[in-house]
Amino acid sequence: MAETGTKTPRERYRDQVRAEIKEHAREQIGTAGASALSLNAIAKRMGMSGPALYRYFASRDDLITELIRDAYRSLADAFRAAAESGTDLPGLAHALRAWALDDPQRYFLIYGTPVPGYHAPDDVTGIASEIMGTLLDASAGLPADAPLTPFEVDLAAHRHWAGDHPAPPAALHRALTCWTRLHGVLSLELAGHFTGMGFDPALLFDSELAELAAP
Amino acid sequence: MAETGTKTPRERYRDQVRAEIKEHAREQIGTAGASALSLNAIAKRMGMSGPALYRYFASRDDLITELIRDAYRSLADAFRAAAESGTDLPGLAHALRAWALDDPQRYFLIYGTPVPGYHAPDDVTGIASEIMGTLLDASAGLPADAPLTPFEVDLAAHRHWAGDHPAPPAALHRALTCWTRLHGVLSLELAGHFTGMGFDPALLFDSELAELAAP
DNA sequence: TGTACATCAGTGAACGCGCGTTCACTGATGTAC
DNA sequence: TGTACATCAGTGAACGCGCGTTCACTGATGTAC
Repeated sequence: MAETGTKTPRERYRDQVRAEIKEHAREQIGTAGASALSLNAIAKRMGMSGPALYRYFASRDDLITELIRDAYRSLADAFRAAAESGTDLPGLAHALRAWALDDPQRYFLIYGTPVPGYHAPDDVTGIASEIMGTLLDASAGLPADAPLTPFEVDLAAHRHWAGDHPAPPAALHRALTCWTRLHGVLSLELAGHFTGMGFDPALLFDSELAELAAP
Repeated sequence: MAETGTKTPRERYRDQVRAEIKEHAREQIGTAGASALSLNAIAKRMGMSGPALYRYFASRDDLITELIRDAYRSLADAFRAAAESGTDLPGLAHALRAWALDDPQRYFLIYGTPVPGYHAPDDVTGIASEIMGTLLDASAGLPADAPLTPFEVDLAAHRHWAGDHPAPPAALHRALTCWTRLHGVLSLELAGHFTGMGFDPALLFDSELAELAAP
C-alpha cells in the first residue's frame, strides 16, 4: 500500500497546502527576489485570505527559514543521488550546475548575499556537512605523499565541517577548492555577469572542472 | 589653488549633502541589507524630513543605482591604484580582498544576489571592462605557445569585455579564471560560509592565488 | 552699497498602499459513545 | 447507525506601521541692476 507513514487525511491535506504555499513562495522569489516575499501576496494568488496562511506558518520569517532549509536539503539530495549513481567528481559538478540552473534563486537562497541580521537555522549546518562529505568522497583520489602546506596542516585539525570525514589533508584542501572554484563560476553565471561577454559559461565551468580533476 | 572645478558654494553644498545621504545609505545597507534601504529612514537619521531627499535623488531606485555605480567605480579605482603602484597579480588580488573586506555589502552590491527585475545602468559595463582590463594587464605573463583549447579560441573572438585588450587568448582565459576563483573564495568568506570551519580564509585565498600565479 | 527679484533647500500635511499580524467568529471535518 | 462534541481550516474586520511620493508653502541664499 506504501502509505506515507500513518497520516490522517487532515494531515495529508495540511502537508499538501504547506507544499503549495512554498511553491508559490518559490515562484514569487524567482520573479521578484526573496526580499519581495509577502504572505498576503501568496494568499491572494492562492485564492485565500491572508490570515489563513498563519495556520501553516508562524510568520513570514518562518516561511523563509523553511525555504532555506528546503534549498539545502534539495542540494544535498541532488548530490547524494548523483554520488549514489556512481558518478565521479565531474559528474557531481555537473549535477551541481544542473541543480543551480534549475532554480537560480534557490541557489542564492543558500549562497547569495547574506542579510546582516539573519542567522540560518542550526540544523542546516548538518546538511552542509553532508554536502561537503559527498564532495569529499568524490575528490579523495589524490596522492597523499605531497608535502603538506601549513594551510593543509591547519585543515587536518578541523574537519567537523565534513562530518569528520577521514580523508587525507590534501583531499580536504581539494574539496574546499572544488567548492570555491565551482561556486565562483556558477554564481557569476547565475548572476548574469557573463551575459554579453560572448562565451559559453558551460565551457568555462568545464575548463575549471578539468583542472580540478587532473591537476 | 586646486579648486574643485568651477563650483559655486551652492553646488559644493549640494555635493556634500548628496555624499552624506549616500554615506547613511551605505551604513543602512551594511546594517540591514540593501532591501531594507529606506529614504525616510535615512532622512530621519540625518535630522531632515523625508521629502527633502527628493531634492537630491529622484527616487529610491535612483539612489540604489547610484550606489551600485559608486561601488563599481570604487573597485575600479582601487584596482587602478594597486596596478599603478606597480604591484603584480598577487598585489592586485590582495587589493581586491582588502577592498571587499572593507565593506562586504558594497561587494555584494556588485556581485551578490541579482534582483530578477533589475537591470544595472548601462555605464557600469564600461567600468567593468576597465576592471577586467587591469586584471588582464596583471595576468598577461603567460607562455603563448601552449595549444589553445576550443574555449580559448572562442574567447579570443570576443574581447570587448576587457576593453578589446590585445592579450593572447591564454591570458584572457587566465584573467577570467582569476576572477572566478578569487570571487569564489571571497564571496563565500564574506557571506560567512567559512565561519566555524576552523581555518583562516586568508590562507585559502592565498593558496588559490599561488596556483594562479605559478600554474 | 542697497534694493528687487530669482533660485532653491527644506518643511509639514496629505495620499494611497501593502505589509505582518491579531482576533472573534463560521462552518466543515473528524471522533466518541 | 445516529447523535453530541471536539478539532481545525478559513474568513473578514481591524490594528498600527512605515513606506514612496506629491504638493503648496516658507525662508534662506545668491544674482542683477
